[in-house]
Amino acid sequence: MSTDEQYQRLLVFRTTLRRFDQWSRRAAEEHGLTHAQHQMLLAIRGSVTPGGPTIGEVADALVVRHHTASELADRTQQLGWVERARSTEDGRRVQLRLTPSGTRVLEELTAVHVEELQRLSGLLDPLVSQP
Amino acid sequence: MSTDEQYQRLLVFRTTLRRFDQWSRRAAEEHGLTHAQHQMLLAIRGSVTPGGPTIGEVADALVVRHHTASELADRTQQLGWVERARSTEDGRRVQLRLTPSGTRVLEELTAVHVEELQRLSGLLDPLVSQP
DNA sequence: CTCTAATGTGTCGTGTTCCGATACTTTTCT
DNA sequence: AGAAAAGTATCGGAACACGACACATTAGAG
Repeated sequence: MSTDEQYQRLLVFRTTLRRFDQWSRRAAEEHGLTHAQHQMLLAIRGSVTPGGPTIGEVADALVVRHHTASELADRTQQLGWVERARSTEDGRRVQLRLTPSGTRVLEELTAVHVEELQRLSGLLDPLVSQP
Repeated sequence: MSTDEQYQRLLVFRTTLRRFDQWSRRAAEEHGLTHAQHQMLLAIRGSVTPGGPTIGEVADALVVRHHTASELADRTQQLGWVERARSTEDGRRVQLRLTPSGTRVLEELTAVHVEELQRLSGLLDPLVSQP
């Protein structure tokens, strides 16, 4: 493959991911959340830790520093999507849980995302499988 | 598949993409560019437009508004990676080209990215192919 | 047991990036 | 020729992530 094609492939791959991301941002905002808030809800819902993930665990999943996750939790909590609970076993830890409305809005967002991801899969498949 | 698993899958998918993105940002910064600047170089190099892509074309590839691309071009140009050239055929258009040093740094970044993307491919493949 | 180090979370100020609104230049169309 | 459209640029503002720092709690060395 020529070098030009290599660059073109890379660009298409990135642009495809960006379009998905942009679509996802819009979907979140149409439901009244920012992208980061949506991702925090998903990080909580997708965690397997009993009682909910800690701030640090969410930070890992979001690939941000812990204090960024803490700030994000502030804003998301203020909107009523999540709640904090200090761990009873380890007083340093703070566990996050979805509120009923948080659970509901994430359900709605997830429904449309599963659909869109099927479409993305079709686009990404030839890009990631080939060199 | 249980709903819990669905959420877990979604989370893993996103986190995988975020980790790649974060890795890529670091790589760019180690070469003295921001993530956005790196992506602009790639958008220019990966374009098939003779004489280089216009501001608008780059904006499309980066999935940002055109004035964002214009601002980004300012900063990237100031660092000497790209150059502007007013189109001779249409005086409204501004075409972007890589400078020699821009070409070189993108080459270096691309080399490590091709490697990393092979690794990502292995992670993404089971995620995008399965429901 | 106590005191220090390590761990987990939170606060503050800063920088980057993106956007909307707006303006300017050039081209197109009638 | 003149109005509308297209392409680019400027300016002010908002979200978010970070580093540096501070605080509380737990773990471990002695």
